[in-house]
Amino acid sequence: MLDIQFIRQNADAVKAAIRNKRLDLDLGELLAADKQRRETTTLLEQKRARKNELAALIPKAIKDDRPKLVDEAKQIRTDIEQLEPQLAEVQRRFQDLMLRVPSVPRPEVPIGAGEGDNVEVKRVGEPRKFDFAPKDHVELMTKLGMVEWEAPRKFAGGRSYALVGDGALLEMAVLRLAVDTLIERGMKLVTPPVMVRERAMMGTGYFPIGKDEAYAITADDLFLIGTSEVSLVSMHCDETLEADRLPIKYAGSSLCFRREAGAAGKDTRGLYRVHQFNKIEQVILCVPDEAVAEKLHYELLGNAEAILAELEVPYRVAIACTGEMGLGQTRKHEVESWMPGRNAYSETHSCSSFGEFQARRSNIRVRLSDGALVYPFTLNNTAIASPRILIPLLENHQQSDGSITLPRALVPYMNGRTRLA
RNA sequence: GGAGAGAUGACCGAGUGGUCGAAGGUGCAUGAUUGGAAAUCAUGUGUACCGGCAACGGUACCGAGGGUUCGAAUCCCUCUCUCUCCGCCA
Repeated sequence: MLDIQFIRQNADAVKAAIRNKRLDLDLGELLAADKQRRETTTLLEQKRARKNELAALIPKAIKDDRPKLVDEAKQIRTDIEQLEPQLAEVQRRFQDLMLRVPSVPRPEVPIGAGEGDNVEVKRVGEPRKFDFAPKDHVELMTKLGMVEWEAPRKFAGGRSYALVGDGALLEMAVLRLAVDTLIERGMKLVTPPVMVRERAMMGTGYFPIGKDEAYAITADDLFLIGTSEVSLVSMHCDETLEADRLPIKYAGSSLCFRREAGAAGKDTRGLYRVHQFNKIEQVILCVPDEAVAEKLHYELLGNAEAILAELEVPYRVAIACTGEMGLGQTRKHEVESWMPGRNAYSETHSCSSFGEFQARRSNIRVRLSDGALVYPFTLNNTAIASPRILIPLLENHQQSDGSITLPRALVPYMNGRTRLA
């Protein structure tokens, strides 16, 4: 959420953000609602002021004057009772629109519609040249007995899978490697709730737009998170943090759930796009200082890159264009790992800055040392998302016989084994 | 799932219809005192929104939402959360 004052004063920039992020929102409607909201508020508050005045007068008034005053107070109350629903209605409309206003992308973000308009900023490692026909992860894993497809799809539906044997072990190893890397880099490990209230989804910007992307537990009005960022940011909702506590750096470990509502029929083969996955997520809350946030953004990116380096996976980093950004993001870098089976770099990490967007929505504030009360900035980045990460891991390290050579960093986590066969 | 207790400002805690945005204490800030500190004394110390260049003014907020009343922290209803006990359970 943005500051309404900022929106009023920078309407053109916000309109551009709406257009560039390819959102459907009429800012004029919001500004009109804002105007109406303020006018009604002023009117209502004048009535209330008179009401309070009368309420103070009545007990002091002499008997003869009372009926007159009480009559006026009754009339005022009728007026108030008429205005209140009006205000509530315009307030609701205003709030609903406010929740749909995107944050403004930073100047360096390229304007564009889709993936093709993302701009590569760096490339690390060389895609391996195979002297045999490389297999994709589906073939490799199936052959090595690392995954079950059929039974899960029978009893759990499309996009279901079960990692088994070395597949499951490898997932745990990779997750644990990521966790240890982040702990070493000063982040606090958290395993947060995966079922959350609507307010957490609203607070982090995943609702109301995107509500159809989340699984709902209707009996208890809860939702399954699509990323632990939702829980980790919400961990501080309604809090006022002391500035010296910042930055807060979390490594969240959780299952994540996504309906993939808009992606029906897309990437149905294999483990690329699934409804349920494990993710180690990095989240930072910091003081609202662009320079500080800038540094932390690249720190998060660096952490992800360090993990990919340990996994010995070639990757590239691209800055996402406006059309690929989420509602609240002010900047997003995508890390794309080389996947021989797709013969392409594909997204495995997403590093985002939000400015105060999430903090405002989640009602998280910071008390600065000079006493000022402000909204902190939030940032996040994937550390590892599995099973997706298994795709480049297995495909890049495969041998001609279909076995897998494990990167060194993974060996201790795999009980000393150096290859899967 | 059953039974009970509770939710007040940074914290503790008083307050059962008007003088309560809220006693008192603690904390914190500033000043006085002091060689300096402690102690003491004095003053101040919530947030949001609306209006205003500002000073300032107004409104709302005592878990949340609704109701009664000229007037609600206080009375009524609903909900949420926390704690205790019982049951069930990884």
